[in-house]
Amino acid sequence: MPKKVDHQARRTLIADALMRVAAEQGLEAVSLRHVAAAAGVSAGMVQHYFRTKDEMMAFALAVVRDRNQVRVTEAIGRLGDDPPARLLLRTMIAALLPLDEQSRADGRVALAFLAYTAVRPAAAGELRDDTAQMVGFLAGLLPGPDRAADAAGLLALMEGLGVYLLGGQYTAEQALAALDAQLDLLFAG
Amino acid sequence: MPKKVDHQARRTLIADALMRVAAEQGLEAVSLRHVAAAAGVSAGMVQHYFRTKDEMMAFALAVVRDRNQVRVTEAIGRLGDDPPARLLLRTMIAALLPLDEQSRADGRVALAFLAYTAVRPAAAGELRDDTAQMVGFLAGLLPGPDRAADAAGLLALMEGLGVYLLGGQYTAEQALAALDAQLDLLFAG
DNA sequence: TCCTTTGCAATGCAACTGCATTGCAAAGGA
DNA sequence: TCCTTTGCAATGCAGTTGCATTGCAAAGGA
Repeated sequence: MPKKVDHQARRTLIADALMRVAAEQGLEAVSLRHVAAAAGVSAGMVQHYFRTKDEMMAFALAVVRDRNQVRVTEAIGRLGDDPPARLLLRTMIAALLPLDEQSRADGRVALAFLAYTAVRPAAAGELRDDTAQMVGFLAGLLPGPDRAADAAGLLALMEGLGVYLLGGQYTAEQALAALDAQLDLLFAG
Repeated sequence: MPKKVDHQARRTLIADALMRVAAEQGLEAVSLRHVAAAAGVSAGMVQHYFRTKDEMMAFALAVVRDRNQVRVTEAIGRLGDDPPARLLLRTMIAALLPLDEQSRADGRVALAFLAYTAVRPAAAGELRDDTAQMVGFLAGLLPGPDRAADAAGLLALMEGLGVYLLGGQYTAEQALAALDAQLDLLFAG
């Protein structure tokens, strides 16, 4: 077995380049040659690691999901043991909002993929799972009689805040104020 | 002055075709020839009415905004005079959710434009105005001490519900349940 | 040592892109 | 009647796209 190369590493290297291109110029600017140039490799190498463009896109989508997963996990980890429910909720949701430049870039890519999957339902399955899982988790932390609907609403609020943050409609302060107001409402009883 | 033709009508005809293409295959499938074919006209004619593709995109974006504006106005119009605030809010927001097939198609286009403008900040100005106007209007209808933040949150919730409806994460029933639960919270006091 | 497997670069190709250009028919005004 | 303006179709062009193909160097196992 010749020339051992870390396949996974190469693929993530390329996917990172893809995300840089997509964050700056949108998914429609993502082409084999463009991504290759951004990654500083040859177009042939991209083809070597992804047989088709769709395969590359799917991999990049998985990376986006992964990053969000990591963000949430780390944010929770930074809290001590047994944090109060409200703080835990705020931390998780804030971790998913595009508040700094890095998460804004990721958010732009995620938004592009949302539009992308809205037209290719085949690729949307995993996003659906993520959402359902989050709703379930949030519901477990909420008080009140209407946990399921409240949790679905809270997650939708997060998504909307993210969209408006990316679009420049809301500032970070506005978004966080809206989040806190929402938590005030949910924990009022 | 020869051959009188309704310019505006031709342009909306073409923009409608563009939206059909974008709703089915995404904005990246929108090309002069593709749109022309969908409109049943020649590519030359599209060029005649839109000097550049960007001009055509801008026009289509304006059509999307317009349709939403009309939806809200009509929904409000269907209510009698002086409807209670909560009903008015629910009606307005529900009118903006992609609940039937037509508004789903429009929603897919709108979502594509959100991603599009997130990368081309120049084209996002009007969207920003729309949002600000909506927040102001919603705030005027809400009770409670935190109207601005509550209104921003409510609008974000609407946007997020829209995104999840398009992505198949939420059913229409779930989305409406979340909306009603939110209104329950806001009008609890 | 040979030889197979792998990693990668280069090239080619047909299809497509946005846009400029050209040509022409029809509709009026002069 | 002529002639200018307009609406539109057709063609051409340079650039880009995804992908297939080809060639070759390096790395090990036999």
